[in-house]
Amino acid sequence: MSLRFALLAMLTSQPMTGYDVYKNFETSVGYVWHAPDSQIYPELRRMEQDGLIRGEKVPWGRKGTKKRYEITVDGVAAFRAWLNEPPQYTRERDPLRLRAAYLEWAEPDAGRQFFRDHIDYHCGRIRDWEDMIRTLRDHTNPTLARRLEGQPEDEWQRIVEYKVFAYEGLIERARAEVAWAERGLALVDRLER
Amino acid sequence: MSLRFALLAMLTSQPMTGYDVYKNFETSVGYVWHAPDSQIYPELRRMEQDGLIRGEKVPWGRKGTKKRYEITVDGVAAFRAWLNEPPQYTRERDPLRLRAAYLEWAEPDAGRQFFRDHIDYHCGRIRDWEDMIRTLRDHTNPTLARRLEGQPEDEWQRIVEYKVFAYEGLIERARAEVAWAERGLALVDRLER
DNA sequence: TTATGCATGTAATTGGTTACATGATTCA
DNA sequence: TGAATCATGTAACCAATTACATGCATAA
Repeated sequence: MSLRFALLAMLTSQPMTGYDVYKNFETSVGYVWHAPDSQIYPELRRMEQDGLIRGEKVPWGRKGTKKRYEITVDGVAAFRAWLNEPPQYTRERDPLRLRAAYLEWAEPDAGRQFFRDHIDYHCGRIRDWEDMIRTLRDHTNPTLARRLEGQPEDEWQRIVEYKVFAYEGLIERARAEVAWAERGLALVDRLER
Repeated sequence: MSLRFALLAMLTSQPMTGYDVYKNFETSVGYVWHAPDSQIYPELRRMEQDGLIRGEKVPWGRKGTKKRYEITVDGVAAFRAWLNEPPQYTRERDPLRLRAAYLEWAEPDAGRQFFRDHIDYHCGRIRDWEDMIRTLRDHTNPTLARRLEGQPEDEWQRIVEYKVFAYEGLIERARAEVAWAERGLALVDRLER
Protein backbone atom coordinates (compact mmCIF):
# COMPACT_ATOMS: atom_id res chain seq x y z
CA MET A 1 0.00 0.00 0.00
CA SER A 2 3.00 2.30 0.41
CA LEU A 3 3.54 2.40 -3.36
CA ARG A 4 0.53 4.65 -3.64
CA PHE A 5 2.02 7.09 -1.15
CA ALA A 6 5.46 6.95 -2.71
CA LEU A 7 3.78 8.01 -5.97
CA LEU A 8 1.82 10.77 -4.25
CA ALA A 9 5.03 11.94 -2.57
CA MET A 10 6.70 12.24 -5.93
CA LEU A 11 3.78 14.07 -7.50
CA THR A 12 3.76 16.68 -4.72
CA SER A 13 6.92 18.07 -6.32
CA GLN A 14 5.60 18.44 -9.87
CA PRO A 15 3.30 16.81 -12.46
CA MET A 16 4.85 13.79 -14.13
CA THR A 17 4.22 11.07 -16.67
CA GLY A 18 4.36 7.41 -15.68
CA TYR A 19 7.77 7.22 -17.27
CA ASP A 20 9.05 10.23 -15.32
CA VAL A 21 7.90 8.52 -12.16
CA TYR A 22 9.59 5.30 -13.20
CA LYS A 23 12.87 7.14 -13.86
CA ASN A 24 12.67 8.86 -10.48
CA PHE A 25 12.19 5.47 -8.88
CA GLU A 26 15.59 4.55 -10.25
CA THR A 27 17.24 7.49 -8.51
CA SER A 28 15.76 9.79 -5.86
CA VAL A 29 12.75 8.23 -4.17
CA GLY A 30 13.82 4.87 -5.54
CA TYR A 31 16.56 4.73 -2.92
CA VAL A 32 13.77 4.56 -0.34
CA TRP A 33 11.02 2.81 -2.26
CA HIS A 34 11.54 0.93 -5.50
CA ALA A 35 8.88 -0.23 -7.95
CA PRO A 36 9.02 -1.62 -11.49
CA ASP A 37 7.15 0.03 -14.38
CA SER A 38 4.70 -2.86 -14.53
CA GLN A 39 3.50 -1.84 -11.08
CA ILE A 40 3.61 1.92 -11.60
CA TYR A 41 1.39 2.31 -14.66
CA PRO A 42 -1.58 0.29 -13.34
CA GLU A 43 -1.33 1.94 -9.92
CA LEU A 44 -1.40 5.42 -11.46
CA ARG A 45 -4.58 4.45 -13.34
CA ARG A 46 -6.19 3.20 -10.13
CA MET A 47 -5.18 6.38 -8.32
CA GLU A 48 -6.77 8.43 -11.06
CA GLN A 49 -10.00 6.46 -10.71
CA ASP A 50 -9.87 7.11 -6.96
CA GLY A 51 -9.53 10.83 -7.62
CA LEU A 52 -6.11 11.21 -6.00
CA ILE A 53 -4.46 12.33 -9.23
CA ARG A 54 -5.68 13.77 -12.50
CA GLY A 55 -4.25 12.60 -15.80
CA GLU A 56 -4.04 14.86 -18.83
CA LYS A 57 -3.03 13.83 -22.34
CA VAL A 58 -0.31 16.11 -23.66
CA PRO A 59 1.19 15.98 -27.15
CA TRP A 60 4.56 14.37 -27.56
CA GLY A 61 6.39 14.83 -30.85
CA ARG A 62 4.23 14.97 -33.99
CA LYS A 63 1.79 12.08 -33.61
CA GLY A 64 2.48 10.82 -30.10
CA THR A 65 0.80 11.72 -26.84
CA LYS A 66 1.73 11.05 -23.25
CA LYS A 67 -0.24 11.30 -20.05
CA ARG A 68 0.89 13.72 -17.40
CA TYR A 69 -0.45 13.19 -13.91
CA GLU A 70 -1.01 15.93 -11.39
CA ILE A 71 -1.92 15.47 -7.73
CA THR A 72 -5.44 16.66 -6.77
CA VAL A 73 -6.65 18.34 -3.57
CA ASP A 74 -7.99 14.94 -2.48
CA GLY A 75 -4.61 13.43 -3.24
CA VAL A 76 -2.81 15.95 -1.02
CA ALA A 77 -5.34 15.29 1.75
CA ALA A 78 -4.83 11.53 1.45
CA PHE A 79 -1.07 11.98 1.56
CA ARG A 80 -1.25 14.16 4.67
CA ALA A 81 -3.65 11.74 6.34
CA TRP A 82 -1.25 8.87 5.68
CA LEU A 83 1.61 10.83 7.24
CA ASN A 84 -0.45 11.73 10.29
CA GLU A 85 -1.61 8.22 11.09
CA PRO A 86 0.71 5.81 12.92
CA PRO A 87 2.42 3.23 10.70
CA GLN A 88 1.85 -0.43 11.36
CA TYR A 89 4.88 -2.55 11.98
CA THR A 90 5.04 -5.90 10.23
CA ARG A 91 6.39 -9.08 11.75
CA GLU A 92 10.05 -9.80 11.33
CA ARG A 93 11.04 -11.43 8.07
CA ASP A 94 14.79 -11.27 7.67
CA PRO A 95 16.33 -13.75 5.22
CA LEU A 96 19.90 -12.75 6.04
CA ARG A 97 19.57 -13.21 9.79
CA LEU A 98 17.83 -16.50 9.07
CA ARG A 99 20.88 -17.62 7.12
CA ALA A 100 23.33 -16.38 9.71
CA ALA A 101 21.51 -18.29 12.45
CA TYR A 102 22.23 -21.59 10.71
CA LEU A 103 25.73 -21.04 9.35
CA GLU A 104 26.93 -24.18 11.14
CA TRP A 105 25.32 -26.05 8.22
CA ALA A 106 27.23 -24.10 5.57
CA GLU A 107 30.75 -24.42 4.24
CA PRO A 108 33.06 -22.12 6.24
CA ASP A 109 34.13 -20.37 3.03
CA ALA A 110 30.51 -19.76 2.07
CA GLY A 111 30.01 -18.13 5.46
CA ARG A 112 33.01 -15.89 4.93
CA GLN A 113 31.87 -14.98 1.44
CA PHE A 114 28.41 -14.18 2.79
CA PHE A 115 29.81 -11.62 5.20
CA ARG A 116 32.21 -10.13 2.68
CA ASP A 117 29.36 -9.68 0.18
CA HIS A 118 27.24 -8.18 2.93
CA ILE A 119 29.93 -5.60 3.68
CA ASP A 120 30.41 -4.74 -0.01
CA TYR A 121 26.70 -4.42 -0.60
CA HIS A 122 26.09 -2.06 2.30
CA CYS A 123 29.20 0.02 1.63
CA GLY A 124 27.83 0.54 -1.89
CA ARG A 125 24.46 1.62 -0.55
CA ILE A 126 26.13 3.99 1.91
CA ARG A 127 28.03 5.67 -0.93
CA ASP A 128 24.81 6.07 -2.97
CA TRP A 129 22.98 7.63 -0.06
CA GLU A 130 25.87 9.91 0.82
CA ASP A 131 25.89 11.17 -2.78
CA MET A 132 22.15 11.67 -2.51
CA ILE A 133 22.54 13.74 0.65
CA ARG A 134 25.13 15.90 -1.09
CA THR A 135 22.76 16.67 -3.97
CA LEU A 136 20.00 17.47 -1.49
CA ARG A 137 22.13 19.83 0.58
CA ASP A 138 23.46 21.78 -2.41
CA HIS A 139 20.07 21.69 -4.22
CA THR A 140 21.54 20.08 -7.34
CA ASN A 141 19.03 17.23 -7.07
CA PRO A 142 16.62 17.96 -9.95
CA THR A 143 13.50 16.60 -8.26
CA LEU A 144 14.26 18.59 -5.13
CA ALA A 145 14.96 21.74 -7.17
CA ARG A 146 11.52 21.47 -8.82
CA ARG A 147 9.93 20.90 -5.45
CA LEU A 148 11.58 23.95 -3.89
CA GLU A 149 10.50 26.15 -6.83
CA GLY A 150 6.89 25.71 -5.79
CA GLN A 151 7.50 26.50 -2.13
CA PRO A 152 8.32 29.73 -0.25
CA GLU A 153 11.99 30.04 0.59
CA ASP A 154 11.46 29.87 4.35
CA GLU A 155 10.10 26.32 3.91
CA TRP A 156 13.20 25.11 2.11
CA GLN A 157 15.13 24.15 5.21
CA ARG A 158 12.37 21.88 6.57
CA ILE A 159 11.90 20.18 3.21
CA VAL A 160 15.60 19.48 2.78
CA GLU A 161 16.30 18.50 6.39
CA TYR A 162 13.63 15.80 6.55
CA LYS A 163 14.90 14.21 3.37
CA VAL A 164 18.51 14.32 4.51
CA PHE A 165 17.44 12.85 7.82
CA ALA A 166 15.65 9.93 6.14
CA TYR A 167 18.77 9.06 4.17
CA GLU A 168 20.90 9.40 7.30
CA GLY A 169 18.65 6.75 8.86
CA LEU A 170 19.37 4.38 6.01
CA ILE A 171 23.09 5.08 6.35
CA GLU A 172 23.10 4.46 10.11
CA ARG A 173 21.33 1.17 9.63
CA ALA A 174 23.72 0.15 6.86
CA ARG A 175 26.70 0.98 9.08
CA ALA A 176 25.25 -1.30 11.74
CA GLU A 177 25.05 -4.02 9.06
CA VAL A 178 28.70 -3.53 8.12
CA ALA A 179 29.84 -3.65 11.75
CA TRP A 180 27.82 -6.81 12.27
CA ALA A 181 29.25 -8.52 9.18
CA GLU A 182 32.79 -7.62 10.25
CA ARG A 183 32.18 -9.31 13.56
CA GLY A 184 30.74 -12.20 11.54
CA LEU A 185 33.98 -12.66 9.65
CA ALA A 186 35.88 -12.81 12.92
CA LEU A 187 33.34 -15.27 14.31
CA VAL A 188 33.73 -17.67 11.39
CA ASP A 189 37.50 -17.58 11.82
CA ARG A 190 37.11 -18.30 15.51
CA LEU A 191 34.62 -21.17 15.14
CA GLU A 192 35.93 -22.92 12.04
CA ARG A 193 39.47 -23.95 11.56
CA MET B 1 10.99 -18.45 -0.96
CA SER B 2 12.71 -18.14 2.43
CA LEU B 3 9.69 -19.61 4.18
CA ARG B 4 10.66 -23.00 2.83
CA PHE B 5 14.13 -22.69 4.32
CA ALA B 6 12.85 -21.35 7.62
CA LEU B 7 10.74 -24.51 7.83
CA LEU B 8 13.68 -26.72 6.90
CA ALA B 9 15.81 -24.94 9.49
CA MET B 10 13.25 -25.70 12.15
CA LEU B 11 12.91 -29.33 11.10
CA THR B 12 16.68 -29.87 11.34
CA SER B 13 16.24 -29.75 15.11
CA GLN B 14 13.49 -32.38 15.41
CA PRO B 15 10.39 -33.77 13.65
CA MET B 16 7.34 -31.57 14.14
CA THR B 17 3.67 -31.23 13.24
CA GLY B 18 2.42 -28.20 11.35
CA TYR B 19 1.09 -26.86 14.59
CA ASP B 20 4.45 -27.29 16.36
CA VAL B 21 6.04 -25.33 13.56
CA TYR B 22 3.39 -22.63 13.82
CA LYS B 23 3.98 -22.31 17.58
CA ASN B 24 7.73 -22.07 17.05
CA PHE B 25 7.10 -19.30 14.56
CA GLU B 26 5.52 -17.35 17.40
CA THR B 27 8.67 -17.64 19.51
CA SER B 28 12.13 -18.85 18.46
CA VAL B 29 12.58 -18.72 14.69
CA GLY B 30 9.54 -16.43 14.49
CA TYR B 31 11.70 -13.58 15.79
CA VAL B 32 13.67 -13.87 12.54
CA TRP B 33 11.02 -15.13 10.14
CA HIS B 34 7.30 -15.03 10.81
CA ALA B 35 4.54 -16.86 8.93
CA PRO B 36 0.84 -17.46 9.62
CA ASP B 37 -0.64 -20.97 9.83
CA SER B 38 -2.47 -20.45 6.54
CA GLN B 39 0.90 -20.27 4.85
CA ILE B 40 2.63 -23.00 6.84
CA TYR B 41 0.28 -25.94 6.25
CA PRO B 42 0.14 -25.64 2.43
CA GLU B 43 3.91 -25.07 2.21
CA LEU B 44 4.61 -28.20 4.26
CA ARG B 45 2.43 -30.19 1.86
CA ARG B 46 4.30 -28.78 -1.13
CA MET B 47 7.63 -29.55 0.53
CA GLU B 48 6.51 -33.14 1.10
CA GLN B 49 5.60 -33.46 -2.59
CA ASP B 50 9.05 -32.12 -3.47
CA GLY B 51 10.63 -34.78 -1.26
CA LEU B 52 12.27 -32.34 1.17
CA ILE B 53 10.30 -33.64 4.14
CA ARG B 54 8.41 -36.82 4.92
CA GLY B 55 5.03 -36.69 6.69
CA GLU B 56 3.85 -39.48 8.93
CA LYS B 57 0.40 -39.78 10.48
CA VAL B 58 0.67 -40.41 14.21
CA PRO B 59 -2.24 -41.06 16.60
CA TRP B 60 -3.39 -38.18 18.75
CA GLY B 61 -5.78 -38.94 21.61
CA ARG B 62 -8.36 -41.70 21.00
CA LYS B 63 -9.70 -40.92 17.53
CA GLY B 64 -7.52 -38.07 16.35
CA THR B 65 -4.39 -38.19 14.24
CA LYS B 66 -1.79 -35.60 13.44
CA LYS B 67 0.92 -35.46 10.84
CA ARG B 68 4.51 -35.27 11.95
CA TYR B 69 7.04 -34.07 9.42
CA GLU B 70 10.65 -35.12 9.35
CA ILE B 71 13.38 -33.68 7.15
CA THR B 72 14.76 -36.04 4.46
CA VAL B 73 18.31 -36.43 3.15
CA ASP B 74 17.23 -34.36 0.13
CA GLY B 75 15.85 -31.75 2.49
CA VAL B 76 19.14 -31.44 4.35
CA ALA B 77 20.98 -31.18 1.02
CA ALA B 78 18.62 -28.43 -0.18
CA PHE B 79 19.06 -26.55 3.09
CA ARG B 80 22.85 -26.73 2.88
CA ALA B 81 22.78 -25.68 -0.78
CA TRP B 82 20.68 -22.64 0.10
CA LEU B 83 23.15 -21.65 2.82
CA ASN B 84 26.11 -22.04 0.50
CA GLU B 85 24.74 -19.93 -2.31
CA PRO B 86 24.93 -16.13 -2.14
CA PRO B 87 21.68 -14.41 -1.12
CA GLN B 88 20.12 -11.93 -3.49
CA TYR B 89 19.51 -8.45 -2.18
CA THR B 90 16.17 -6.88 -2.98
CA ARG B 91 15.67 -3.24 -3.86
CA GLU B 92 14.99 -0.83 -1.04
CA ARG B 93 11.41 -0.65 0.13
CA ASP B 94 11.28 1.18 3.44
CA PRO B 95 7.89 2.64 4.41
CA LEU B 96 9.23 4.37 7.52
CA ARG B 97 12.05 6.20 5.78
CA LEU B 98 9.54 7.14 3.07
CA ARG B 99 7.36 8.74 5.74
CA ALA B 100 10.27 10.47 7.43
CA ALA B 101 11.39 12.00 4.14
CA TYR B 102 8.09 13.88 3.81
CA LEU B 103 7.39 14.88 7.41
CA GLU B 104 7.10 18.52 6.34
CA TRP B 105 3.60 17.53 5.17
CA ALA B 106 2.58 16.07 8.55
CA GLU B 107 1.39 17.71 11.75
CA PRO B 108 4.42 18.35 13.99
CA ASP B 109 2.78 16.31 16.78
CA ALA B 110 2.24 13.39 14.41
CA GLY B 111 5.93 13.54 13.60
CA ARG B 112 6.86 13.47 17.26
CA GLN B 113 4.50 10.58 17.91
CA PHE B 114 5.95 8.71 14.97
CA PHE B 115 9.44 8.85 16.47
CA ARG B 116 8.26 8.04 20.00
CA ASP B 117 6.40 4.97 18.69
CA HIS B 118 9.45 4.00 16.71
CA ILE B 119 11.61 4.10 19.84
CA ASP B 120 9.07 2.10 21.88
CA TYR B 121 8.69 -0.49 19.17
CA HIS B 122 12.38 -1.11 18.75
CA CYS B 123 13.09 -1.10 22.48
CA GLY B 124 10.47 -3.84 22.80
CA ARG B 125 12.08 -5.87 20.07
CA ILE B 126 15.52 -5.43 21.68
CA ARG B 127 14.18 -6.80 24.98
CA ASP B 128 12.64 -9.83 23.21
CA TRP B 129 15.88 -10.60 21.41
CA GLU B 130 17.99 -10.13 24.54
CA ASP B 131 15.73 -12.62 26.35
CA MET B 132 16.14 -14.95 23.41
CA ILE B 133 19.93 -14.72 23.60
CA ARG B 134 19.81 -15.52 27.31
CA THR B 135 17.81 -18.72 26.70
CA LEU B 136 20.23 -19.69 23.94
CA ARG B 137 23.33 -19.14 26.07
CA ASP B 138 22.00 -21.08 29.08
CA HIS B 139 20.39 -23.78 26.87
CA THR B 140 16.93 -23.27 28.41
CA ASN B 141 15.47 -22.61 24.96
CA PRO B 142 13.47 -25.81 24.29
CA THR B 143 13.99 -25.88 20.51
CA LEU B 144 17.73 -25.39 20.98
CA ALA B 145 17.85 -28.08 23.69
CA ARG B 146 16.25 -30.59 21.30
CA ARG B 147 18.65 -29.56 18.57
CA LEU B 148 21.72 -30.03 20.79
CA GLU B 149 20.53 -33.48 21.91
CA GLY B 150 21.02 -34.76 18.38
CA GLN B 151 24.51 -33.30 18.01
CA PRO B 152 27.91 -34.17 19.50
CA GLU B 153 28.87 -31.90 22.38
CA ASP B 154 31.85 -30.38 20.58
CA GLU B 155 29.45 -28.93 18.01
CA TRP B 156 27.35 -27.14 20.63
CA GLN B 157 29.39 -23.97 20.70
CA ARG B 158 29.17 -23.38 16.95
CA ILE B 159 25.42 -24.02 16.92
CA VAL B 160 24.76 -21.63 19.78
CA GLU B 161 27.17 -18.92 18.69
CA TYR B 162 25.72 -18.51 15.19
CA LYS B 163 22.24 -18.15 16.60
CA VAL B 164 23.32 -15.66 19.24
CA PHE B 165 25.19 -13.74 16.56
CA ALA B 166 22.10 -13.53 14.34
CA TYR B 167 20.06 -12.05 17.17
CA GLU B 168 22.87 -9.64 18.01
CA GLY B 169 22.60 -8.42 14.43
CA LEU B 170 18.93 -7.68 14.91
CA ILE B 171 19.70 -5.87 18.16
CA GLU B 172 22.43 -3.75 16.60
CA ARG B 173 20.12 -2.70 13.82
CA ALA B 174 17.33 -1.91 16.26
CA ARG B 175 19.71 0.22 18.34
CA ALA B 176 20.56 2.17 15.19
CA GLU B 177 16.80 2.72 14.71
CA VAL B 178 16.41 4.02 18.26
CA ALA B 179 19.35 6.39 17.91
CA TRP B 180 17.93 7.67 14.61
CA ALA B 181 14.46 8.23 16.08
CA GLU B 182 15.94 10.11 19.03
CA ARG B 183 17.68 12.44 16.61
CA GLY B 184 14.35 12.67 14.81
CA LEU B 185 12.61 13.97 17.91
CA ALA B 186 15.27 16.64 18.29
CA LEU B 187 14.95 17.52 14.61
CA VAL B 188 11.18 18.05 14.82
CA ASP B 189 11.70 20.33 17.83
CA ARG B 190 14.30 22.29 15.91
CA LEU B 191 12.31 22.66 12.67
CA GLU B 192 8.78 23.19 14.02
CA ARG B 193 7.86 25.65 16.68
C1' DT C 1 19.21 5.39 -40.38
C1' DT C 2 19.93 3.06 -36.50
C1' DA C 3 20.46 2.97 -31.67
C1' DT C 4 18.88 4.81 -27.51
C1' DG C 5 15.54 6.55 -24.84
C1' DC C 6 10.63 7.66 -24.02
C1' DA C 7 6.20 5.83 -23.44
C1' DT C 8 2.85 2.32 -22.01
C1' DG C 9 1.11 -1.59 -21.37
C1' DT C 10 -0.49 -7.19 -20.45
C1' DA C 11 -0.06 -11.77 -18.27
C1' DA C 12 1.45 -15.26 -15.27
C1' DT C 13 3.17 -16.30 -11.06
C1' DT C 14 4.81 -15.93 -6.30
C1' DG C 15 4.58 -14.69 -1.65
C1' DG C 16 2.04 -13.01 1.92
C1' DT C 17 -2.28 -11.27 4.57
C1' DT C 18 -6.87 -11.61 6.36
C1' DA C 19 -10.80 -13.89 7.17
C1' DC C 20 -13.43 -17.79 7.74
C1' DA C 21 -14.26 -22.57 9.21
C1' DT C 22 -14.17 -26.90 11.78
C1' DG C 23 -13.41 -30.42 15.04
C1' DA C 24 -10.74 -33.10 18.51
C1' DT C 25 -8.15 -33.02 23.00
C1' DT C 26 -6.89 -31.74 27.43
C1' DC C 27 -7.19 -29.73 31.73
C1' DA C 28 -9.31 -27.13 35.39
C1' DT D 1 -18.80 -29.31 31.37
C1' DG D 2 -16.73 -25.61 29.36
C1' DA D 3 -12.61 -23.04 28.09
C1' DA D 4 -8.20 -23.20 26.18
C1' DT D 5 -5.30 -25.41 23.19
C1' DC D 6 -4.12 -28.56 19.49
C1' DA D 7 -4.85 -29.55 14.81
C1' DT D 8 -5.74 -28.43 9.95
C1' DG D 9 -7.50 -26.46 6.57
C1' DT D 10 -9.99 -23.13 2.42
C1' DA D 11 -10.85 -18.75 -0.03
C1' DA D 12 -10.34 -14.16 -1.36
C1' DC D 13 -7.33 -10.77 -1.88
C1' DC D 14 -3.20 -7.73 -2.34
C1' DA D 15 1.48 -6.57 -3.42
C1' DA D 16 5.36 -7.47 -5.98
C1' DT D 17 8.28 -9.95 -9.48
C1' DT D 18 9.33 -11.55 -14.01
C1' DA D 19 8.60 -11.84 -18.57
C1' DC D 20 6.77 -10.43 -22.69
C1' DA D 21 5.25 -6.90 -26.03
C1' DT D 22 4.78 -2.66 -28.84
C1' DG D 23 5.74 1.65 -30.95
C1' DC D 24 7.06 6.63 -31.30
C1' DA D 25 10.84 10.33 -30.72
C1' DT D 26 15.23 12.08 -30.90
C1' DA D 27 19.94 12.57 -31.61
C1' DA D 28 24.33 10.77 -33.26
